[in-house]
Amino acid sequence: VATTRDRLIEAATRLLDEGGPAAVTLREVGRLAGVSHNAPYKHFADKEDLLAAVAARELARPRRPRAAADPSVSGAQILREMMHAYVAWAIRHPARFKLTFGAWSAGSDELADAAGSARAALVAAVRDAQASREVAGGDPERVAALILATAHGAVDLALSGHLSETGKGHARPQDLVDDLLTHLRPAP
Amino acid sequence: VATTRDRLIEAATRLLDEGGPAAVTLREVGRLAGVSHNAPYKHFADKEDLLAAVAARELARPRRPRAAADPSVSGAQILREMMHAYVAWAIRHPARFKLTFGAWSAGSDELADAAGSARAALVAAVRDAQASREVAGGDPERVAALILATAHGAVDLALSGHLSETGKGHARPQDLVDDLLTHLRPAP
DNA sequence: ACCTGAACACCGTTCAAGT
DNA sequence: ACCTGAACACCGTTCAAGT
Repeated sequence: VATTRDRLIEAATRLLDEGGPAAVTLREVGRLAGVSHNAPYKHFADKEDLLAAVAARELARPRRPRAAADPSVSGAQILREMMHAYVAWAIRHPARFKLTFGAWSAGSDELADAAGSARAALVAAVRDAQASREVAGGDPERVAALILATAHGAVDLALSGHLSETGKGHARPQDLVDDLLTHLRPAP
Repeated sequence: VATTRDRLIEAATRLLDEGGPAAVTLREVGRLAGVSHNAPYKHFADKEDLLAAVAARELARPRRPRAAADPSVSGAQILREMMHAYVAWAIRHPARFKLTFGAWSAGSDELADAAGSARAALVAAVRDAQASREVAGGDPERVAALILATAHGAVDLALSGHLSETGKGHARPQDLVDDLLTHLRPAP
């Protein structure tokens, strides 16, 4: 049984996917959830608070790399799968991606917590890949930030059409992530 | 003598800087430019077209690395200065940065041209740095895309607070750019 | 060619009132 | 505690009209 609050978040997410942030009107959110156009104010402070809940739910969504439990898969491969999953999610749901990494005037705790645990999982994967000498040394948090920045930037440039779509410079975001991981291999 | 069109763009840029995209209302733009609230429609198709003009002017703004004309400065240093200038611009004008790389439903030619020449300058710098063996080989357009993606992503994560602000993982976007350039150095 | 004032539809938000 | 309907202020856009 979905609570009204959940239905409001689902409706907002659907409108966001279909028409971007501008299409998320409280009137339409209410209509999709089967309530009046200002019932949302009983569950969220305002529209921004509703969108923050949508973003938090996206960040908290478990992104489990399929190979994580398989001991025959190397740390670097798990790291690579994590970043490819991140890229695939962003390309598949560009509006959610833009929303999640938009500017939040009031940083909700829910959102900060979700972001923190996602970052911790990435740092752990980097540490594993360094332990098996597949990724060069250095502060794992710093290396994780570099990898995340590259994946994030590649997706954002691709979504806004600032990555060359054709010619020999053509590269998908996944390709750029792989390029970086190659350059991160330690010197033999 | 500034034309009305220029004054409208300037007013929109100022409002964008002060209060984000939501603060750019055609009524306030007109008031700042000294015209009525719908005079902009004689110069731009609609609000999105006005914002596209703002974005195009930002992209076309010359970003001249100070050292570009100095023959004693290496190609890699020019490349590094270009990316640091990009990061500094984005941090200084976050709203313009977000707007410029937002989703453009109708890709204006003006915007596409400006983006193209900016990319060409970056590729040329990469080529120079490769020629002096300061950056590893490979398709220069692809390497340029990797560098741009990292700088762009680092800035976007920093602006949205998704880069750890404290602790040993702390890194400014400029630091991540430098980290990448270090990893890009060719094996001796 | 460029601009103005009135008007329309739409949206976020508030408020008084209902169960 | 949760919801509704009316109302308000604001905004993008259009239109008829002015110079």
